[in-house]
Amino acid sequence: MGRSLGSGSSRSAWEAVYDIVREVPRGCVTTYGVISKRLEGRLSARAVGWAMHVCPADVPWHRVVNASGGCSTDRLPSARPGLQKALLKSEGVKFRKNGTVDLEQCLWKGPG
DNA sequence: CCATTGACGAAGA
DNA sequence: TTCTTCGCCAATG
Repeated sequence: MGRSLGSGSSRSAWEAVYDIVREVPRGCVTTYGVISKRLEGRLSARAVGWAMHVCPADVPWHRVVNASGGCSTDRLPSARPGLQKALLKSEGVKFRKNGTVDLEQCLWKGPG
């Protein structure tokens, strides 16, 4: 199906990123660094973040936070402040007093 | 081809 | 504990 991105060469490596994010269950979150490690270093955390800003609509981008559990999208002018946090809260994700996600509780450790 | 930027991460001061 | 610096990969001008 139409997965044409124009770049042609070996598709976008981000597809692997999207696949991982799509596997994150509701009420859990993951981080850019974790995704990068899942890709065996094929993409750095920075590249993962880059991929996320061009991710399709079927990707639960709100379940991806930074290593500190902070919602990086809050600093995006194109994103609504507090939107990601609201979505995560709606899914049952716990937040700490400082406003960051409780990774100890909600960080998705993968299928295994 | 070179310089800059970006939804990051870890280490050092 | 907070702020700064470097490294990382990909995209854009």
